[in-house]
Amino acid sequence: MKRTESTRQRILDSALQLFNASGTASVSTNHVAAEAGLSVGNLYYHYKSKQQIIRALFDQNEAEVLSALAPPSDRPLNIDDLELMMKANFQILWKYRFLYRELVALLIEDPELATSFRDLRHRGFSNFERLLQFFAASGVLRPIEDPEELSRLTHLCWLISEFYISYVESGLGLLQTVEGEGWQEKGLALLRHVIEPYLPPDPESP
Amino acid sequence: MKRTESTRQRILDSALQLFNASGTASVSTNHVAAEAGLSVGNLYYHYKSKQQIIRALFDQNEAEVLSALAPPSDRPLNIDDLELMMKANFQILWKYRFLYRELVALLIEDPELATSFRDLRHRGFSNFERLLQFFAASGVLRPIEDPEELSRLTHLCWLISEFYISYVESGLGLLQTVEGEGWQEKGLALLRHVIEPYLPPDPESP
DNA sequence: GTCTATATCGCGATAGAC
DNA sequence: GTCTATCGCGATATAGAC
Repeated sequence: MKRTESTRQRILDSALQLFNASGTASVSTNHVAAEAGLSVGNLYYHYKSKQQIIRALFDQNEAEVLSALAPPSDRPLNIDDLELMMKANFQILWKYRFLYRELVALLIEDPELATSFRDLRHRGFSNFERLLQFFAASGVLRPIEDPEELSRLTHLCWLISEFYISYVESGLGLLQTVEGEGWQEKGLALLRHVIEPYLPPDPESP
Repeated sequence: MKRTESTRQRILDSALQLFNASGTASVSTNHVAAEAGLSVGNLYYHYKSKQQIIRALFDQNEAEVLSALAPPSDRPLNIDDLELMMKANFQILWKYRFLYRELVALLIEDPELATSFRDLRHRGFSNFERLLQFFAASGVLRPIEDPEELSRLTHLCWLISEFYISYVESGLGLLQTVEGEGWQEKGLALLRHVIEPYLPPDPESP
C-alpha cells in the first residue's frame, strides 16, 4: 500500500549487511543511516530504536524460515524434500547469520525478542520432529520406537543447522574450506552423517 | 610472586560473572569495577582495556581446556576417559559460556583474539581427531577407514560440544530441562548418540 | 596499588524546520 | 517523509593525589 516500505526496507537491508559484517555491537544507528543513504532523524522516524530494527529483521527471518520449511502439502513427501529443506534453510541462516551468531546475547538484551524466538523455535522444532516421525513411519527412514531417541535426533539436526554457520565463521571451517560454497556442502554432509544410521537397510549394498 | 594477582583475579572473576549473566555488550568496565569493589582507575591500572580483560579470560579458559583435555599419558586410554573428558569439557564451557555464546562477534571485534582462538581450536581439533583415530585403531570404536568420515565425526563432536550450551541457553532446552543439571546430561546424550554408531558390534546384544 | 576527579567521545534518541 | 541540529547520557580511558 504505502511506498514508505521502500525506505523501511532499505534500512533493514543496510542494517542486515552491516550487522553481518561487523556484529550488532559495533554498528550504530548512525552507521546504518549512512549506509542506507539517509539521515539519522529519518531512520528514527521509521524505527524508534535499534532494537526495533533487530526485531524487524527477526520477523523477516521468521517469515522466510516458515515459508521455506512449509511442506508441499499437495504431494507426498520424499527424502529429497528433506535435503532441499535443509539446503534452503542454510541459505536463510546465512542471510541472517548475525542473528544466530549473537543469538543468546540478543535474547538476553531483549526479552520480547526472546519470547518471539522461543515461540518460533518451539513450533519449528515440533514440526521437524513430526516430519522425522512421519519419515520413520512411512519407511523413508527406519522405524524409531524410542521417543527419546527421536527427540535426540531432532535436537541434533536442529543444533547443527542453527550453529553450523557460526562454527564455520569462528574459524576452523573457514581455513579448510576457503572455496565460497564448500561450507554449505560440508554442513549438509554433517546432517547426512547424522541421518545416515537411520536410513533403512539397503538390500543391495556391496 | 606478586600479590597483585589477587586484584587482577578479582577483576576477572567479576567480569566473568557479569559477562555470563548479561553479555559483554551491556557490561561496562564501570560495572566490572563496581562488582569487584574497586575504582575504575584501579581497574584500568591492571587491564588497559575491556578487550584485554576478555583476552585474559580467554587465556584462562584456554589453560583450563588444555589441562582438562590432556590425556593421562602414563596409562592406556579407555572409552570412559572419553566420557570424562567430555564431561569436564562441558563444565569449562559452562564456566566461560559468554565466550562461546558471542564467539564470532568477539573474534570480529578483536583480530588478535581471533588468531589465538583459531590456533587453540586447530590444536584441539587435531588432538581430538587423533584421539578418535586412536580409539578406532585400538578397537574401542569400530575401524573408520575413510579419513573424510573421521573428519566429519570429529567436526560433529566439536560443534556439538562448543555450541550445545548456547543451544540450551537460547531457549528450547531451558524450557524442557528446567532442572539445574539435566542440560549437561542431555548434552552428553547427544554426543553419545553421535558416537554410538561407531561402537564395535556387541556379540551379546538381546 | 588504589583512589577521585576529569576529559573525550560517540551513541541513542528527539525537536523542529522544510 | 526527510533533513539538520542538538541534547543527554554513559562508556572508555587518563591524570594526578595519596
